[in-house]
Order: sequence, then structure tokens, then C-alpha cells
Amino acid sequence: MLSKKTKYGLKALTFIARSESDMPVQVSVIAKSEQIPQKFLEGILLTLRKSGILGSKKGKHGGYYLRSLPSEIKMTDVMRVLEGPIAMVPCVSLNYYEKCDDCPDEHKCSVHKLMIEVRDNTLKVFRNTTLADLSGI
Amino acid sequence: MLSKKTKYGLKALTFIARSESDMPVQVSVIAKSEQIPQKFLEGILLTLRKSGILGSKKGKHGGYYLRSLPSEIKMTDVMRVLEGPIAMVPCVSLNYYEKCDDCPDEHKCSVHKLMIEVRDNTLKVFRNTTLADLSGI
DNA sequence: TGTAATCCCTACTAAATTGATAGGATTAAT
DNA sequence: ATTAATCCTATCAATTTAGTAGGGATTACA
Repeated sequence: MLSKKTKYGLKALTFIARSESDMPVQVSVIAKSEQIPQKFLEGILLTLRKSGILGSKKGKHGGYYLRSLPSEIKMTDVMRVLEGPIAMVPCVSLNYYEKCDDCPDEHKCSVHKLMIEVRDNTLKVFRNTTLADLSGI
Repeated sequence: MLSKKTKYGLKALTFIARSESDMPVQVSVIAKSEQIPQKFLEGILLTLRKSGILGSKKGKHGGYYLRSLPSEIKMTDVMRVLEGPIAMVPCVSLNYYEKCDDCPDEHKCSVHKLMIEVRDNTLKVFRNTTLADLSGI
């Protein structure tokens, strides 16, 4: 299941990408428009900023803005920041690999093989999709 | 994340598929061999039986057996029984569709489109993979 | 210089889910 | 009868999720 955090995060990024002015976009504006609890969204955008996807400006007339062009923001990066590993099991994760306790030899593990296939197909989608695609721009 | 339930279930199915004799396979044997807590596994196999994937025989010399050939047991069915919906959001689920609270029009939702792509690719993998593939037979 | 608007940060909490465990009821072979 | 198995229900601790609360720090602008 996709977490609300990820869903809200994607919606917020889309909103920012679609905003035409070059002024930063305020959390309150996004929260209202996308029906997201504002305080919850604050935390999400903070995470996205810390990861380098968003930049921010504090104080009056502050807000958030994209650090790159929408067409250069890949879903692989966004999803890893918001949702964590893309793989469904740590033993097939590229970025967060972990050995399974119960698997003596993972190359013989039937689950392993299946999950590698799923991971590769999901990665393909996320690698070929940018924020520009999501935003329809 | 794949739940332990699903992981254990897949391993158990593989184990049964590989067992050559036509005697039913006992939970205790699978649990020991695959390092799965036996009581936990009992519940999982029960679920698989109720869904029609496994059959069982009670009493002494009882156990579980496949109801179809491994090559006819598709991962779509197994995954739906063990893990639930394949889609990452209910609004793109084929079998468990639910409208999102926060989405006025899901055809305009950026998350929706992305998640349909992920779902289709994952489905493709699960549709093209059978228990025979997992079991290497 | 003051004030309002805005992001930033930490801590807390309720509800749901997960990964089990416990204890027995039922069934069937010997 | 005894033994070995599935079947069933209840319970539980740990974790995660989704959100709330309360304020601190920074900036624009009157």
C-alpha cells in the first residue's frame, strides 16, 4: 500500500510543478487545494527539502520551490525519499540491501527471483517517469 | 513491503510443489525445513486452503497438497490471497476498487496515472509467473 | 522597530497492522 | 484408545501510520 505520506507528497510536488509564477508556493495553499492536513504536509515537504528535491524560503512570502526542472525529477528519487525502498523485500533492494534471516542461500530462494522481477519492472516505470509526466506539462 | 505471511506462504507453496511423493505434506515438515514458526504457518496454509489453492487431509498422515498443477497456479491468485490487492492504491485496484476521499476527479489525479502503470507492470509479472516457475520445475 | 506570515523542529498520541503465541477442538489412521 | 495431524479462536507485543500540538526561527514590510 502506498502511504498517505507518499500520496500527499506526490500531489504536492505536482501542484508546485504546475504553479506558473516563480514565487515559492506556500504549504497552506497546497494543503487547502489538495485537501491535505496542513501540519502533516509541513513534515512531508520538509523531508523533500532535506532530500534536495525541494528548496524553501522562510518568512513572509516564503514557501517551497523545485530545485530542478520537473522533467529532471525522476520518480525513482521521489519514491525512495517518500516511500523508502522500491523493492518489496530487503534482499532484492539496490539501495537498502539486507540479508534475510531465514534464507541460507538467496540465489536458491523462489521468493527472491520473483521479487527481483517485480522490482525491475517497477523501477522501469519510475525511471521513465518524471514529475513533468505526472503534472502533464 | 512484502509481509512475512506472504513470504512464508510462497516458500511453503514452493516446498509442496517440489515434494515428489503424492502424500500430503505436513506443516511441521515445512516449518522445520523453511525455518518458519509452525503455528504461524498453520494459519497461512489454512488461508491458502480456504482460497482453494491448497487442499488438506486431516488426522494422522494428513497434510496439505496442491489442488492444481504448479504450472497452473498463477502468482496473481496467490498474491491476492496472501498479500491482498496488487495495486498500491485502492483507486487503481481491479479487484478491490475504492474511490479516494480526497480526489474529486481521479482521471485528473497524477498519482492515479502513475499507480496504474505500476499495477500493470506488476500484474504482467504475476500473470506470467506460476508456481512451477518459482519451484524450478 | 514591530508584527504578521511563513518555514522549521520536536514531541506526543490514537488506531491499525503485523508477527507471532496459546490452547484446545476435531478428525482420521493404527 | 492413542496418536498425529489439521482446524479454529483469542490474545498480545511491537511497529508503523496518520495526524496533532506547540512553539522556535526567519523574513518582508509597514
